[in-house]
Amino acid sequence: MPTETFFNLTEEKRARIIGVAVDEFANKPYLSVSISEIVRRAAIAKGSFYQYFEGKKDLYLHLLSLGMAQKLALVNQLKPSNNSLKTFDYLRWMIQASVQFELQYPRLARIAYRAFVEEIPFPDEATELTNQGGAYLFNDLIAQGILHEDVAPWVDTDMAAFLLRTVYKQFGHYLVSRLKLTAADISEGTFDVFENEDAQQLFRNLMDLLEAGMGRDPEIRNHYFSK
Amino acid sequence: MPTETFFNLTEEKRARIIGVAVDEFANKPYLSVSISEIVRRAAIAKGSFYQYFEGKKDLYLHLLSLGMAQKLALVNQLKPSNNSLKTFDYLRWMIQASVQFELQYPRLARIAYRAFVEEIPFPDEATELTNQGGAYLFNDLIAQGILHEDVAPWVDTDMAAFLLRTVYKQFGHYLVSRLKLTAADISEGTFDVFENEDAQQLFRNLMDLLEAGMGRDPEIRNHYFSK
Amino acid sequence: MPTETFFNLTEEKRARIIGVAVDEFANKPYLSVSISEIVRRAAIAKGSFYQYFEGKKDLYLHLLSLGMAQKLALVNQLKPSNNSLKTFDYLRWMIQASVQFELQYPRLARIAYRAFVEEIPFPDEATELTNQGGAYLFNDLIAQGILHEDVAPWVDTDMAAFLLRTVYKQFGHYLVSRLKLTAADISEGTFDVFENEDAQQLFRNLMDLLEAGMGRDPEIRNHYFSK
Amino acid sequence: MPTETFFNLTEEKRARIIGVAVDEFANKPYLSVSISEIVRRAAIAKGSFYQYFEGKKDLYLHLLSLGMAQKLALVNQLKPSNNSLKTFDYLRWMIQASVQFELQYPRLARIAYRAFVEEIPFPDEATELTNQGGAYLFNDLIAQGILHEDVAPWVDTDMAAFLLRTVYKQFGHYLVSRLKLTAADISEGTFDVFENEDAQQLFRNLMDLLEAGMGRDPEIRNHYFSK
DNA sequence: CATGAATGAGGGTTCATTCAT
DNA sequence: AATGAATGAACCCTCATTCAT
Repeated sequence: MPTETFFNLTEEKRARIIGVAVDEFANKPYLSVSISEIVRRAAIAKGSFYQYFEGKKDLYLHLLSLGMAQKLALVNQLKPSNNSLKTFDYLRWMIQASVQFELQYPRLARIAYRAFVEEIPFPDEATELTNQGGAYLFNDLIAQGILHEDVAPWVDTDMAAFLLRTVYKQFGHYLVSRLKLTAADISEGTFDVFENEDAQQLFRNLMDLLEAGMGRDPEIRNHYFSK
Repeated sequence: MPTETFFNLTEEKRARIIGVAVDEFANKPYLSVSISEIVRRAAIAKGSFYQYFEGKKDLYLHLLSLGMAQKLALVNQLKPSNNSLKTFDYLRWMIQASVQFELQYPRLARIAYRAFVEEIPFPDEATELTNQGGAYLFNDLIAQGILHEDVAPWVDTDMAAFLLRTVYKQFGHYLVSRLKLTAADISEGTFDVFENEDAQQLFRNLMDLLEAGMGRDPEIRNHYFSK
Repeated sequence: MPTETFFNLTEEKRARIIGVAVDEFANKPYLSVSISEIVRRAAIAKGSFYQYFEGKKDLYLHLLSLGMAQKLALVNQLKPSNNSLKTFDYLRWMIQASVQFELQYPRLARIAYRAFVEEIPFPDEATELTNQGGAYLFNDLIAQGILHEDVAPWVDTDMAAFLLRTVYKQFGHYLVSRLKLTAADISEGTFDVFENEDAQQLFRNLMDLLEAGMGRDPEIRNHYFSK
Repeated sequence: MPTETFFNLTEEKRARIIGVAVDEFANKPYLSVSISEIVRRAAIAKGSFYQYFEGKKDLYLHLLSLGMAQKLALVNQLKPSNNSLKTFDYLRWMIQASVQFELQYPRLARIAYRAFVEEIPFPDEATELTNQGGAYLFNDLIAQGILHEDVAPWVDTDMAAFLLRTVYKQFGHYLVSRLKLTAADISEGTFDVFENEDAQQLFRNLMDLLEAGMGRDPEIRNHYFSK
């Protein structure tokens, strides 16, 4: 946790430091990130840094939790008014929201992604934080889905949750390369997965696949096999 | 490539060095692995190490290729006699073999996995080696599956390949935690995914899900919906 | 270029470091000079050194430019008020000033000399600096001398420049051994080539030789042959 | 001194080792030359090397003395039958012979040159050897020249000897760059300073300059000033 | 609260030389 | 006599962290 001193800083200075740190941790492996470089770019004294944070790890975990908070904020903002979505609609929305986060805050997302694939000297503490990103929900979601008769009962809940969790964490990456999105596309913040037709088609295809695979009465069968 | 000197060493010494190195690279990011630590644990002189390998990178790439060779050997050994498997049978076999490798050589598998997700100072050379792991096959497999009318034509080939690739890379991890396999279970090398009933059930469930999701005429429908 | 940090050091500390470094580079080839030895003798931490300089090369080039600056300062201080010297008077003055520099700052001179003859990992950067030493002027000087009818027209400009350059670079060395100057004589800084009678006689003899060899109407002929 | 063992080797092997060593020491500073590289290129065992030579320094000094011997041999071979040359004719011949050596055995010459400019951890031992190259003769030559009334009596013997020594050591280098001789020109061994017209003209110009500078009754004056 | 110089353990790598076979 | 594996001190350099001002 950053020190009290840090939170007493002016908004501008705090933002400058965090901005630089985010940039560094998003673009280099944890071990390659240099505190010296951060303080240089942020134009603060070396000593000051250690008055704001306990050290490198403290800063890093702070960024991670900032990212999670940002994600939560975005998710809540995007949450459809109708709370009672069907399982697969909810799932689709979750994945889309997650991808939207990745496109809207690519650097924070990259930091979280890095934490996920554990190139870090303290994987456990990092995982604890990133799981707040929502990935832990999938078990419940599927269990509920079975109860509500949306999900086929023969599906192994935990295994399906693993599958969804994995897709959830990696689909953003895939989308970027699949749609050949450039850094420019993303950084402008103009790309909106909910609007872009190519993205929507991919989501539809993904969800059809998942629903056909796990759903009790998948729409896709009606669409396709009835013909 | 290790030097001739290295290959002239006694079997015992070579194994000791490789063993220590595998252990280090399996448990730490590339940048964290210390040559000093390796030579200390392997009880050889610093200078000797550099008579065996060109440097850290050389050692690392050697371990990677060892892993790939080991995987290939295992895969060839496990390959079913019947060469003309159906798409989903082949897929199931591939995933099982890959998981078997992960359980039988968990440290080599971890090194390969790291190479895939980690940021390494020489990504191209690492990727070249890990591509021999087979993950690039999925696009072809699905395309063929559609032609052979095993896979439903509405499936987006590339997206489905992404899904399979992801599962392929991570399922081993999941299996270990799901079946609560201990280091002992694994290191003894006694665990065989093709024999273990719990593992087989999970594979069945996974494949049912995938086949129901992507297949043209999924068996699962007969099993389940006909009832 | 040394870092800002270095220039913020106390005069004493900076002088101590530079002093040690000058001593090392004056007495050993570039490759033999050890940063470890320098920091040990200067009683600073290894890490501190790298806060002051980018590395060994940076330190070395700094010393080189210090030497050139020192030489320029001395030369300007010694420059005769009468700007329009004849060719051979100018030449004599140049050589004397250069030798004076060598006697007054023998270690800096040695570093520059080494840069000239030694094989250094970055020859271009070193040459760029040492060229400020003035050795490149000889071609012009002789060409001008021919135009002004001081130098005989049959003299090959480039060859003569080579000769002068060589003498210019080595005469200081020779003077020291010829006059049996001790380290004490030199380090006290009391020796002045412009004052010392033995030195003046040698310079006269050298210049007579050169002027008789290259001059159009050499004085020496009048002095000597007329008798 | 190389060991007896070394001299018991077959001609071929000895030549191979020396050839490689010459190549290495000619092209790299002493400190950069690696024994490992030499034994690799010469295809001998590391241990063998230390049975032939006491170490790096021993090998190096051996090469230096080989070079001096070679130079002496060439000089004796080139020596004109008429032993009673005039001073400046003898001088010219010496310099030409020295340059010819440099062109005929460029690698040996480079090794000697390096020793001269002292990039070496033991300059004294090296200088002792290189002085056998003939440079010590100049004092006598000029003293004799004065006695024979070839050299002007006002010339400072020692200073003039310094001048000639310096030219003698460096003129080869200069000639190569002046005539833009390529490595090919030299290595073919076809270039002969006694035959090449450009070279002869430069020698003539140099000698005219020296003779006009030091001579008692220089030819050049007759050539030129009489006009 | 801010500063930035100081620290020193540790990083990967090179090398001439030794010594057991 | 020949071999080549073993050695370990020394190389340059990086870094997160501390601490006096």
